[in-house]
Amino acid sequence: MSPKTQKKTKKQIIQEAAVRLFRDKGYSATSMRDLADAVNLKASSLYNHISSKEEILKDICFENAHRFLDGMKEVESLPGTPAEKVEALLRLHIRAATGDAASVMAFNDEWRHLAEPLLSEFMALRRDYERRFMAILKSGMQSGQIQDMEPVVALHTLFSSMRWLYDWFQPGKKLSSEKVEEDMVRMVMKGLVK
Amino acid sequence: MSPKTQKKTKKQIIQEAAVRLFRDKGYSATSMRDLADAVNLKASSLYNHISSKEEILKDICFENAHRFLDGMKEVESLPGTPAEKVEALLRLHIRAATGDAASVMAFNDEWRHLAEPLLSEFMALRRDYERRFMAILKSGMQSGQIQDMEPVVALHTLFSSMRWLYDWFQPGKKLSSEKVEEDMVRMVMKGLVK
DNA sequence: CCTACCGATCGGTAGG
DNA sequence: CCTACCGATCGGTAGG
Repeated sequence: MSPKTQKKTKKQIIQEAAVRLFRDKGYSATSMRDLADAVNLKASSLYNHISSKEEILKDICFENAHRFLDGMKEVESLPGTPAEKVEALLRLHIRAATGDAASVMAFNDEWRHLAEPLLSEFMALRRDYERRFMAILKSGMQSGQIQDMEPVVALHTLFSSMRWLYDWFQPGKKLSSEKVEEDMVRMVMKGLVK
Repeated sequence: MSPKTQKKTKKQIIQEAAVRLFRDKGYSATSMRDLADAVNLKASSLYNHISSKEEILKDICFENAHRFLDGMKEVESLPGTPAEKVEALLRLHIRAATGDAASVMAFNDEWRHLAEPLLSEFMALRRDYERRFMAILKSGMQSGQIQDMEPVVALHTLFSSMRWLYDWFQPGKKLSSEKVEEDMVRMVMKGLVK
């Protein structure tokens, strides 16, 4: 182990290359040969580090699911109005999308390629997260702080609104992630028109 | 030709089945055998109606690109403030996504599988549309009607916010498309909080 | 519209 | 970590 930086395992290197390929070409269109080329191995050698193509996708999907669920737990335990909680979660989503774009994109767009029983397990985590997010929205509507509308419409519109970040945003290039975060939070919370 | 309904050509039937499969499994994961099964043909027989898998994707992508460009042209020619034009375009996007979900999804998510030179041609149309949409946003910012922010952030957040509709919305099931449209327009234009 | 088939490529294994 | 290879499946063609 290097004193300065944690040494990456070959498995981590493979996962990071996979995540980039999944973003660029999609999970199905990425072959194990593509992945092997990206890490200078032969396809068969990948299997010394990972057990299958699906395992890589599974790891991406579940790591991100737990990242968001951990964030939710923290927000729930904090004091604050529903609108403040929604803003905190919004910032969590934005930071994940700008800071770890490829991974969050694979998590968002490629989970449907999971096979059972992983697919059901993943969808259960997702539903749990959505249910808890919606509970916050509903309580904000009841207290009159959040606009009265279909909670499910608010939830999905909010989630969706960040989905351009990971196939567009290039950190440090022209726009800072701080400026993007501030503009997006303002637009989602206060709207496009004055 | 039937007197009541325009008879669908086999090509149209194939395209509609393809669009549904691309939505459910993605373009890459959809095989010509899958598509053949969906229309009760053998894979080889598809080629009497279409020339390649990519041709189907090309038709979806370019039909939708022109649909949105036609809408843009109409909105540009209409009188109205920038905010009113943005709202009209927003409604165009929402109606396309709820009314023709599978096609709009393929258009939005699968175009990257086009090969050159189609890919560049498609991206040029997309860039033209985005440029014209951004011009409306900018003029609204200059007149003070639209919140001052990075136009590119506003543009992409707005586009993105509708992307859940086509993998979620089921017309007539619980939520009407009219209610969804009203809630979404209000949320995007006026924000989540009161 | 089908049967029969093409070469290429897929994810993955055997064996060293 | 490689070479060699597996059966399955891919998009697509030939020929009728």
